[in-house]
Amino acid sequence: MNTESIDGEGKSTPYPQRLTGACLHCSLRALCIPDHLPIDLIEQLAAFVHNIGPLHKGETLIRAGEPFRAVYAIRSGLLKSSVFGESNAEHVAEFLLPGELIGLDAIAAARHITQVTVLDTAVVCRVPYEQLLTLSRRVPGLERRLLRILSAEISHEEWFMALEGAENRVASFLIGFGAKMEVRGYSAVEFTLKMTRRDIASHLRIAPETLSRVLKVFQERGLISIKGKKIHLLDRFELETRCSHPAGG
Amino acid sequence: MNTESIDGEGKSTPYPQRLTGACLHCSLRALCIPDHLPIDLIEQLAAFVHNIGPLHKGETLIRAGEPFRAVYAIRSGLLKSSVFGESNAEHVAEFLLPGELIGLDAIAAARHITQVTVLDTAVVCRVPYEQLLTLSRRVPGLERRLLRILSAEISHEEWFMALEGAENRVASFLIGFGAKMEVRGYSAVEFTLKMTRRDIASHLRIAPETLSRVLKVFQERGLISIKGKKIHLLDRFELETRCSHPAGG
DNA sequence: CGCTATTTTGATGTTGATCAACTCTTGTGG
DNA sequence: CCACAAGAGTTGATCAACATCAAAATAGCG
Repeated sequence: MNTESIDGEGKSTPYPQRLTGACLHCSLRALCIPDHLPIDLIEQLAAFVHNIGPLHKGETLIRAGEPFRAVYAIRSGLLKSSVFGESNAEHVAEFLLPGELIGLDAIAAARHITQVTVLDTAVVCRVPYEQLLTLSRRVPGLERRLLRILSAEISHEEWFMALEGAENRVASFLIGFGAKMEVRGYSAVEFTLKMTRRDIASHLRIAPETLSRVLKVFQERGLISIKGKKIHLLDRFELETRCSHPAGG
Repeated sequence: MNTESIDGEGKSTPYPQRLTGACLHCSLRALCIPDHLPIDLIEQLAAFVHNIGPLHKGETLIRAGEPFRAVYAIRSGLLKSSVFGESNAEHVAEFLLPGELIGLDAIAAARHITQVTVLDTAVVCRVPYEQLLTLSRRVPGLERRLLRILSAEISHEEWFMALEGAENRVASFLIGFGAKMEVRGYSAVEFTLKMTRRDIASHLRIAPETLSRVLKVFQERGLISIKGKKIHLLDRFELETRCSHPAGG
């Protein structure tokens, strides 16, 4: 496994000229930064966006403590961001899916608190922060967009924190993950959790054994069915009752 | 106790003309939005900032679910923001001190998820969000400032979540609160926790009884001394060891 | 000064963590 | 393609931390 982080390194690939419209034609446009920008501004944005990858499982995109230089937009794959607490225990802060932005939490400290690791082969777009900020001065919508993303993250966090009990946490995770998949055009009730149980448990702040048991209980109650990493939500309503909120992750 | 929220209501007092320089001369300027803005822009900002208060203990500044119209900067006093989980249980998300900004977490959903309540007589500045955003278009530093505030909140949250165990949580809270007091010109080791134990416990996600016991243990070990709501940190270093981070709360 | 809310203290209960063993999956090289 | 190894996931037994319940002590307030 790679011990070097990739942030700002030579592994990046600038878009070749013919791909200037990369952002324009990106299937994730609606989820990503530019949203409903006029075409000329999208092209300005694309001009300094660099493609990185494919990155492979186990590689580190951002190392904790590194100076903050750029944010990353995920094009494909799966990553996790984690914090290392006392005794260097890893805690998974969130799972990162295509269309999501990585690194905005590092703005304040000017360096990354979280470490970002690849869980499943991924391609990301590197967006230098200074240039993004410069562009955002001319594009009001972009600025709002960034605020919105950060704001959403906070309110989700606040909300999730209020959940007590292992079962509620797990239910919330399943519903939230399903919702994220749905936004990306997949089924909200049938999906594959490519990350390990250990990582999920860490994210939910429960022991892996507890997660395993809760999933089993859910299955016995007919709420879900499990085939290894493949999950099928059978009683979405009942699961939602346990966390009374539309989305999360 | 008042059952009406104050957001957008008639209780506000626009600055009289002679106080146009209110933001300019505000003792919290360094902590608040304008920071190092040129004087003319500070005055533009002050032009649409309204003074609200004094608000008294138990009053609700923002009610959960309300549409998002403005952010508030705290001038004096103490407030809490809380989320209501299942079975309507209150969970204190954070305590709000002078110089802090309230409501940015509502940008994404366009309405408030958290409820903001006054814990100790407070005066706040109401800043309409649309106008703030308009002004920020002309002031790059302002935009950065907002991003920075949100970013800091996220990274603090991520960090705090990684702490396990009631003692670590309490230690972190004490150190973090002290740090906040210090920034505001007070002692970092001797302060009054005006909020109830119940609210602190809720914020730390432990039972009030557990908080009480942990505080007692800390006192017995000579880490702190307690006189009702007055806390004195005697061994700051040892407390910091338990959470290995500079600030929080 | 007495009432009420808050805090503390003690006893008991539960949830979920931990430890340990076992099974299943995945990936590798012969 | 199979054998093997290493990691991942499950299962069961035990334990500790913390919540909950109940009640006394204290502080705050009219």
